[in-house]
Amino acid sequence: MSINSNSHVPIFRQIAEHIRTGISAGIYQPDEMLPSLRALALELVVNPNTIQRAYEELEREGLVYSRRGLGLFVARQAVRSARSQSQDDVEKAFADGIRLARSAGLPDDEIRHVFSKSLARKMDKTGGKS
Amino acid sequence: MSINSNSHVPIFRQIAEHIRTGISAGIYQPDEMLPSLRALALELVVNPNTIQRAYEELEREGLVYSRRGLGLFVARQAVRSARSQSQDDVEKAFADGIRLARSAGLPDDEIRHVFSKSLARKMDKTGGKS
DNA sequence: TATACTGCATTAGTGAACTAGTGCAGTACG
DNA sequence: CGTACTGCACTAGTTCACTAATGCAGTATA
Repeated sequence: MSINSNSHVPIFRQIAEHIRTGISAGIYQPDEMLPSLRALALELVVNPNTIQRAYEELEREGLVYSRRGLGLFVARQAVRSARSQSQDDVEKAFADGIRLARSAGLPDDEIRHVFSKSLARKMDKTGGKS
Repeated sequence: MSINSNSHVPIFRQIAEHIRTGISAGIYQPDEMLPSLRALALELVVNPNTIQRAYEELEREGLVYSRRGLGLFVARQAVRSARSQSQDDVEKAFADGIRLARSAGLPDDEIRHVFSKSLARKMDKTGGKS
């Protein structure tokens, strides 16, 4: 797991997305303990608070639950929640695009076309602004 | 034209998008003079610099051109540029969504489904966070 | 109970984005 | 030339998101 400090995406969000992906992919099993705040902070060379912020986000999404003094664990409904959350995010992104397209007067056909075009080009790492 | 100061979207961007929409819709004709910085600033009760920043964005997009001492005018290729620009923005938004969906492991069929779902619900003003 | 782990709350520093204040430079016109 | 408009450049203040430093509170184990 690598953190890109130069990215415009905040660190805590990168971490959250990484773990979210991991849970979604089944790397972390339900009720399994996640790396502790300090352990992960040490590994990634960031402040424990940054890690906590990432975990907070995941907790709000119902992906993990925390036990004070024990640790953080993967929620049972994590995969379901992860999918649901991802779907919401995706939907939101699409809604944004559609809103833009509509306000520009693009007809639905054109919007569909642009979408298909985007979906077609699979390999596109648009991340990383210096 | 109204400005929402409570929105998380910066004022200059709201203005830019409004004018962009206006040009795209044909409200402003090519070579027609746009409201001066101070005039529009007075009308919207903001600083002229904020207006200028909006115009800068539009100029970068090739929508308007400026003549020092004369004013700001709609570019001839404005409509074309506006469409192109909008299409880029839309494409970017879609790409974001697709990227999210992929990293969550959603299959393409599912992605298409979510998109269609978003496109279906036409009226959705998701703006305005306090 | 002492120790060593866990999450959590409070506060502070830093940097970037946004907006505003002010003055300079170019153009048209009487 | 002087006036009144135009865009533009420079500087400063404000706000907010992000990250970090530090200390408190809960839990297991010897």
